[in-house]
Amino acid sequence: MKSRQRNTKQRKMIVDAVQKADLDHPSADDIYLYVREKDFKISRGTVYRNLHQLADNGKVQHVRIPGVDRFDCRTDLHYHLLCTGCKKVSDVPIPYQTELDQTITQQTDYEIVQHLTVFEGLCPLCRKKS
Amino acid sequence: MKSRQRNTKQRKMIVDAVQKADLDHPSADDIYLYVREKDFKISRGTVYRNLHQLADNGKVQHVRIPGVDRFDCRTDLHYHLLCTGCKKVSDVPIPYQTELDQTITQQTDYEIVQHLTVFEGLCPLCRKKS
DNA sequence: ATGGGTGCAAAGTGTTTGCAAGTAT
DNA sequence: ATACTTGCAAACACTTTGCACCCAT
Repeated sequence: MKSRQRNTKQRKMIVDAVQKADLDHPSADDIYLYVREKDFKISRGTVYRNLHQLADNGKVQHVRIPGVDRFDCRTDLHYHLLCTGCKKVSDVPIPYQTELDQTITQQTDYEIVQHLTVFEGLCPLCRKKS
Repeated sequence: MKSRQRNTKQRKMIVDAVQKADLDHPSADDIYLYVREKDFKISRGTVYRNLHQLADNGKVQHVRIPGVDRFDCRTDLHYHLLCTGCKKVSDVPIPYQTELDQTITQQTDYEIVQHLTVFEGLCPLCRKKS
């Protein structure tokens, strides 16, 4: 009954795109547009389906950011920084606080799995413009 | 040139709805459905427009949660808890860490305005079911 | 060969918006 | 009277999905 995932060229291109340094925290559509330069036949459906499958398998991280969701080749939990001007997303240089999840699990009747934190502000470029 | 906002009955009903205890962290659509019981002519556009205006004026808080956005009558910054099963949103009983914003402002070249944190896990009811 | 994967297009969600008519001030 | 608001419907942005064909194994 074992079903295996296949190695399609589309999937490979999508993984590559997420890992591309210049596509920093790309959205699904960023990835679609990027991959489409190599394969003009690829469809958005394929990109979305693969991104979710890759996220389920821990190959990429699905980063939920207000506005549009992003995808990250870093798969460890970490915090993000969103520029409210240009919508650029960056990583935050402080470690994930695992103990917070324990604290909240103890203080509530929930079983916390994780938390997500997004810092919002203006990046240097956008600050200069405003 | 001063333009004032008017007190329409629609706006009043929408504020009331956000403050209703039984509508806990309602989405725009929850509010629309609730208000529509009193005024079957009200439109979704009116609800969205008013919610944004009220949020801009600090009368309600716009809470961005993965999935659908919610609205909160508590206007102070605080963290939220999302049940990944039933999607219920609750407040988290730990204070907002203002100092984190300062820390990140110092450690990055951004000017941080705020951060949002959402804890995810299963509520007692959903845990029982699974 | 066979079952996972693809492209396509349609449909689904949640939200925004242009406009003419309505209404609070 | 003025200009903010409304209801309506169309438009939007993003994402999901049904289906017939395709292709990695």
